[in-house]
Amino acid sequence: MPIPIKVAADSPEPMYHQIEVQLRGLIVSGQLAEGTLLPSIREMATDLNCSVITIRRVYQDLENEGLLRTRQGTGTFVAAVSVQDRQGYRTEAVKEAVQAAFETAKRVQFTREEMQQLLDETIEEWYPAAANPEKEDL
Amino acid sequence: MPIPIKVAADSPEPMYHQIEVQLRGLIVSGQLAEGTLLPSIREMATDLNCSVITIRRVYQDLENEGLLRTRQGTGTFVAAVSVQDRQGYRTEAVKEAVQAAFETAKRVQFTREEMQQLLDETIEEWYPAAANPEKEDL
Amino acid sequence: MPIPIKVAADSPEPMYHQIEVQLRGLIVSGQLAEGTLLPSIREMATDLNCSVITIRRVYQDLENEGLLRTRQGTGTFVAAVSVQDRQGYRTEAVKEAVQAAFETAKRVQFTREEMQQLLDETIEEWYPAAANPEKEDL
Amino acid sequence: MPIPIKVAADSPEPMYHQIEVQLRGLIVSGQLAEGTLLPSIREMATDLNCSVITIRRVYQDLENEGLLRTRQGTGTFVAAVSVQDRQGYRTEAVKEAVQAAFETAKRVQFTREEMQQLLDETIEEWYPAAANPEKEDL
DNA sequence: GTGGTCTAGACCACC
DNA sequence: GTGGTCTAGACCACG
Repeated sequence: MPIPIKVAADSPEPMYHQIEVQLRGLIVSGQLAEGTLLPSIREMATDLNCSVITIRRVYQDLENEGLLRTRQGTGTFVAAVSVQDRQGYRTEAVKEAVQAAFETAKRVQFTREEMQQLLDETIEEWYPAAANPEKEDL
Repeated sequence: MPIPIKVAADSPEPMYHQIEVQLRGLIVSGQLAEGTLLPSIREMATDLNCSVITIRRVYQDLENEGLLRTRQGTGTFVAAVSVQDRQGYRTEAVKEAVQAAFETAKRVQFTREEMQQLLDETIEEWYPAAANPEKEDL
Repeated sequence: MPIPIKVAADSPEPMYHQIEVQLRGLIVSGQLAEGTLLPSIREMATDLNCSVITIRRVYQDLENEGLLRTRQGTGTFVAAVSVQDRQGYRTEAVKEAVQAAFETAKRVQFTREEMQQLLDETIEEWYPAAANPEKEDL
Repeated sequence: MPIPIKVAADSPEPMYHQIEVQLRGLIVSGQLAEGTLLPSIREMATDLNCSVITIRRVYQDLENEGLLRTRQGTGTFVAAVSVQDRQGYRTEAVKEAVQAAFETAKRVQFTREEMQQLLDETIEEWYPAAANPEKEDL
């Protein structure tokens, strides 16, 4: 599995955006190392079952962000990103999503207890059971 | 301040959606009680500085969801919603946002510890530590 | 003449780039004031005799630069740009071109005198005769 | 240092073009005298860390312009160029670049004064003030 | 082979 | 009406 990216063609979220988010994640988390040659736009388009235009847009957007570097006739590479920037990207994305969740919670007047419980449950679900699954709320 | 809703005209999020989310929150959290008469479409449009078409769409969408009821010539009211539905709405929205946050975290390979710490910080920020956790519902 | 932009279809320079450069110039020089509504992408495409895709790209690139602001269903506007940024854009573009000219001159070993004379001639050509066209070289 | 040419692999400008411009400059300015034997394609490619195809193209383009001559099995030489042509090449390139700079200046509505000052500064920077302007030709 | 540009046309979302 | 996305396919430039 060359590039582990999945797109939901029926999602309201634009394909190009789904791909960008995932590719960005692979890069800033270091799963795609600096200098890695990405699949050609045509290859990627075939893999993900979409138009080359869509992939081109993805690559170009990420190049504009400084995460990719592309050379005509050669291919598209993962750019050199400072460790600092890399960390920035990583945490920024997660923080944003977490803030959004709390906004929603406040909007429907979730109490601290309700939110705490929901988060505890969810973290257990996504990062299953440490050896000693101690509750550390309050 | 009749209806506490704010729209950001320069946000990429469509106006109608910003308004819907907030209005839905006011209803399912009980801040707008059943039977409450909402401002007329024109009034609302003026208040929020947007087109009547936009408000019309909001009212209609929420009516389709069963949260509003329109009486010809009289106005638009908050519909009767079962306590059960109310709770469903509330938690569903928050759960969705929380799931999204965890997806993002996984994508950039946040560890359980990183996520736990971020959540702890954020809950402290949004629900400032009360020495003895009091319910602030309703 | 709504928007004074010209494209040379036979130039090796991509159309989208020709348009971007000119539109950017109109904005940063203040000829298109902040808040101005630009022609719709379809209108512009017809005017300039190119595809809507090409115009869309132009508008989007300039939006990414912060020079335009677009709202779906409404149109594309000249964004608020700080006077500072505006000046930055203006001089940067010219400086770049001037530097390029001097690089070329150095490359073919133009002497200072040759260059000085060429510049004097050219400035006279582009900014014709002040009342007392005094030579101020040396 | 056999041939003083530098290529920026990460520049948007195609390698072949970077090389052509510099090589052309070396020839028309007389830094590479008529009859000089250029490095072989393979050697040049190794030196500049690029493909032989790229160098092949460069040599061929310049041969088409009449600046180089290739002798089967012998190598590539700097061709005989009339003094007149030489001068033509030299000034043409610089004039073009200068025109481009003025176009940019006009586009952002630089005043004559702004342009004059920028040029004065830049010439001072590239041709640092000699008390008595000496020719540094050849 | 690679990426870069452009077309014509379609469908959707928004106002 | 507006902009936003996507397609299928073409042609060019680069290595």
